[in-house]
Amino acid sequence: MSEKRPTIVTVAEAAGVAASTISRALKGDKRISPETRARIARVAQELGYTPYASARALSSGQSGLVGVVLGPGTNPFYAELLYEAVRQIGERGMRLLIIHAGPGPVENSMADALLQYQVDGCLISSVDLPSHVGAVCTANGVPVVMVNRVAQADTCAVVCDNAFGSVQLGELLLRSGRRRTALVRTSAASSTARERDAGFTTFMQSAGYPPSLRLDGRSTYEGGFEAGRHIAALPAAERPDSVYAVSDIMAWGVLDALRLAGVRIGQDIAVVGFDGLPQSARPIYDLTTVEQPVVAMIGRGLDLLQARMRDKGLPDETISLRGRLIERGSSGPKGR
Amino acid sequence: MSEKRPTIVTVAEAAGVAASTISRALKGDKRISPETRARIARVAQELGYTPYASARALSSGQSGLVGVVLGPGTNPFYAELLYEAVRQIGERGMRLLIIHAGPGPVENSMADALLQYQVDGCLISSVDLPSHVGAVCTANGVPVVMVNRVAQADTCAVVCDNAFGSVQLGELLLRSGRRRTALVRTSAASSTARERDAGFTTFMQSAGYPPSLRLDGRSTYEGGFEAGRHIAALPAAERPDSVYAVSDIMAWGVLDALRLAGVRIGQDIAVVGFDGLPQSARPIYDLTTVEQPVVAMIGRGLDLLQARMRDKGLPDETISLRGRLIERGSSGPKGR
DNA sequence: AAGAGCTGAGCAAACGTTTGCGCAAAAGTG
DNA sequence: CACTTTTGCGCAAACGTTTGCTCAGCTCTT
Repeated sequence: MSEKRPTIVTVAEAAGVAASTISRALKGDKRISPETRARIARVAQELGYTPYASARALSSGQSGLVGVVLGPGTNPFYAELLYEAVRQIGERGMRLLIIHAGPGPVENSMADALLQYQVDGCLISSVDLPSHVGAVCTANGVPVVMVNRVAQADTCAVVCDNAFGSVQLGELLLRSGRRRTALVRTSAASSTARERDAGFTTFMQSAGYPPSLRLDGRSTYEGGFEAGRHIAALPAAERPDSVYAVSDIMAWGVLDALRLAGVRIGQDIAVVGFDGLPQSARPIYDLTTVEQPVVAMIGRGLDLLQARMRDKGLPDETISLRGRLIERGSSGPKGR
Repeated sequence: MSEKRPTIVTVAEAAGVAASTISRALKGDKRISPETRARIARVAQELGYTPYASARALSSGQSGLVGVVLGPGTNPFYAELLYEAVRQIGERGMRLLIIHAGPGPVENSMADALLQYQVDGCLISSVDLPSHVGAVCTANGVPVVMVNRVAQADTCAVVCDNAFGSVQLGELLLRSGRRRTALVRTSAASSTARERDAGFTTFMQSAGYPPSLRLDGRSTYEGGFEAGRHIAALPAAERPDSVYAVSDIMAWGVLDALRLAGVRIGQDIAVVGFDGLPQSARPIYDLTTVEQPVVAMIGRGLDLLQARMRDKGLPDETISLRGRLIERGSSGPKGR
């Protein structure tokens, strides 16, 4: 059977120093001499010592945990975000505590988790009512960063420049000769969808070709599919020559519905999306889209978070990152 | 500014009892009288008291955390598993600590996380080398349950009966008159894929119609797509009349490749998969598949885990659950 | 050569909860 | 009525780290 797991005093005795010295040496305090530090590192290594996070958290008030609230939807974009967050949080020597994810609303127990585990910071990327969450966090001095969501009252945020991306897509459509554009939007109240909607509409209007059709649906594949069916069913004269779906997942639905109806993508009609999910590169979709800089978004988000862990009272900040236009076959032969 | 967060002694003083009484009352110790318990509950509620998880963990050795190791792939099945795990772990009053997820191998820092945060139990659903992980856990007395993976040396496991599901699919294919079957497998060394492969092959052989073709690829959409292209490129005489892809995600690839090549699904060729992901129900796929009982798998997995948290030294156990055959259009007109 | 500043490390008090043990008072037993 | 059992709760010692002080021995200054 395994011996008792070594604690800091086990190491201290083995190294012939005080526990406090171990603690300081292991976190790089300059007051400890290089020789002592090296010896301690060696002894700790030999003993297989690793600190108890609970003791550390209790004593220092820092848990090393980042709470993550994910959206309720099944949008694979959240999976991207999560995977990247796991990776980067690990790289920064912290761990990730899932507060909520998957279908269903954010529950109240969420607030408990934040408090109980003394989460050092919180990354939120949920659509619905993050206001309450934000309130709980700020009330307890937990820094919050919204990712892919516009800042609520007093929180930081990292967003993709949805308006800019929408303009890029609009320009691409116009350049390839499209003039009658349908906008597939979502009825969900997410800031992301609203900004894409508004950015595109404004641009197209100012260019003289306002969207000729607007369709609302749930922010899912199925929502897009419905919209696509509707478009396919229109008489040829009324049918738009291009579709902007405000998310890749909706664009997939549009594409599949159109194809099932025999509409030729890229020829009869151009389809573009927004998110840049890997699945959009599949030959079957070959979707023109704007790629959200997920790596950078998480990275800057954690930067903001860590800065505020060190120094609370830093002013709120919103970082806007531009996505990359990826032109593929769904918008027709390469423009220009 | 917010007052100091209440601790157990804050509550104790407010209720006029000892801290130990608070502790016991809040976890339902029968030695505390109903009246006292009610009063304490009320006071705690008023003060907005919630215990510090770190203090609790330090004192009791129980963190209330379940570690989850997810597979490296981008298979949406892992997302299903994760969402369900988050839900059920929350329901059982625990929290979920992500040890690893997403692409890339399980790193060594994982073991540290297990120890540092004193994870009470661990749910593993990763393909590659979970052996090391298992070893670390058992060496430190942390119960482990493998989900959707066959038990390694001394761990519990919850699996879907892959052989049975494969037989169900084989019977369906035979019933609808298919005789020349292709098996799209994966070169990955996952037990799941192996069992499905073996189960299907054995059944078809004993029925007198062994698979006429075997294709290996990565366990991804792209792997399936490659296989589908290969099949579509075969001269008509050699082409199989049905395909069993050992996962839904691979089946999607097969379907898309075949469709792009002009092959009519369900008529020229039947395609079936395994996993029962929601996406397989989309009209564009309409995939016949075997649905893994995700809810039950996580549920039974947590049962096993919690039983072993209470009583270590319980013998290892493997639970096999049967999936549900979902017949859809991809396998042709509904069989009798 | 004596005082001041540095360097490197130890002491001990937190941090908030759990839990074994102890001990009154109330209830049951003879 | 004297005794034992039960009920209900308090005491205080852990649990493993961090961190503000303290302090001895140096190295510089003057």
